[in-house]
Amino acid sequence: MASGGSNFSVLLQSQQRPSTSQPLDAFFLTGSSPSFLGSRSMVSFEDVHQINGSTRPFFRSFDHEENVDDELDEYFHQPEKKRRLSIDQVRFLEKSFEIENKLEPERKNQLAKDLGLQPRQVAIWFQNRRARWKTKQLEKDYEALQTSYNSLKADCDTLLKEKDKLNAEVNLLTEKLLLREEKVKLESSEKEILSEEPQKKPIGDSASEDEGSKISSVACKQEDISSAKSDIFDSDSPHYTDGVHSSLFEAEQSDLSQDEEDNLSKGLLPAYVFPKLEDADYSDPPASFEDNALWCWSY
DNA sequence: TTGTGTTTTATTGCCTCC
DNA sequence: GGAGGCAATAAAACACAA
Repeated sequence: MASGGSNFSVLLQSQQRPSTSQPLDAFFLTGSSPSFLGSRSMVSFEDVHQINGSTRPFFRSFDHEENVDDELDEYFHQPEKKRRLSIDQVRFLEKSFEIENKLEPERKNQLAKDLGLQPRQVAIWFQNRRARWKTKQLEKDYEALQTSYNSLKADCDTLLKEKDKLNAEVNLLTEKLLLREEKVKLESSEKEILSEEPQKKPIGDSASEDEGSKISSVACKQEDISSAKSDIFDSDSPHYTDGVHSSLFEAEQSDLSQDEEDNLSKGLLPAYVFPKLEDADYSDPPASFEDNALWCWSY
């Protein structure tokens, strides 16, 4: 620094201490001398006569002291123009702003005095500084919002894809259910036609009728078992592997008697294991599967 | 050197608060 | 009504590429 022994340089160093509990008091104790008189500040026009060899313009002159005389000339001759504050004046104001971005009249006057500026200049500087700070803050907020938005959008996209996938699966399952329903209806109507045949016969002894009924029942059982088995173990049917129907099946299995379990192991499933499709509500299974048992037991 | 974009300083007009 | 803050804007200073 050109004037190493100046109050300012000492005070600036003291300001660089990490402690923030000692704000700019040190600065404000510099006395009444305008040690911050900016070389090109407007206010200096009033005080320019104080500038001599020892108190010459303080800051800008650091970089080009050889121009001091020229600058002094400028002070006398150039019209009053907008001038930038020196680097150190700005640094000082920045420090002050960090501590408190609002300016009470007392503080404003003190700052003006210490920096060799007009109080109005200090006020304007704070005004503009607040505006810049606000702009920066808005940019930060915008970036934060954008980050948040991007994250949410990514989540939303993932969920939408998952939803589409599940919808496709639901459609596939619905289609299969409808097909199966159609198949069961077709089979039932065929059986109705077949069952009308024996009823046309003259009423015989009950024993032979029972025998025929049993045979029909067994035939029905075996036929349904084979068709049901083929449905249940159809590897193309994803719904039998998704845990819903399989757990349904398992739950039913656990209620089987020993004989039924034996039949199951032999491939002879009781028909009531398979509920009537038109009555089946897979979202809320009936309490008793007997309620939904296939009517074929009645044959 | 010059044209152009950015930053900084300052003004103006409006608003709010005491 | 005056003081002070803010937004919008002007204008000077500055940076920088061509």
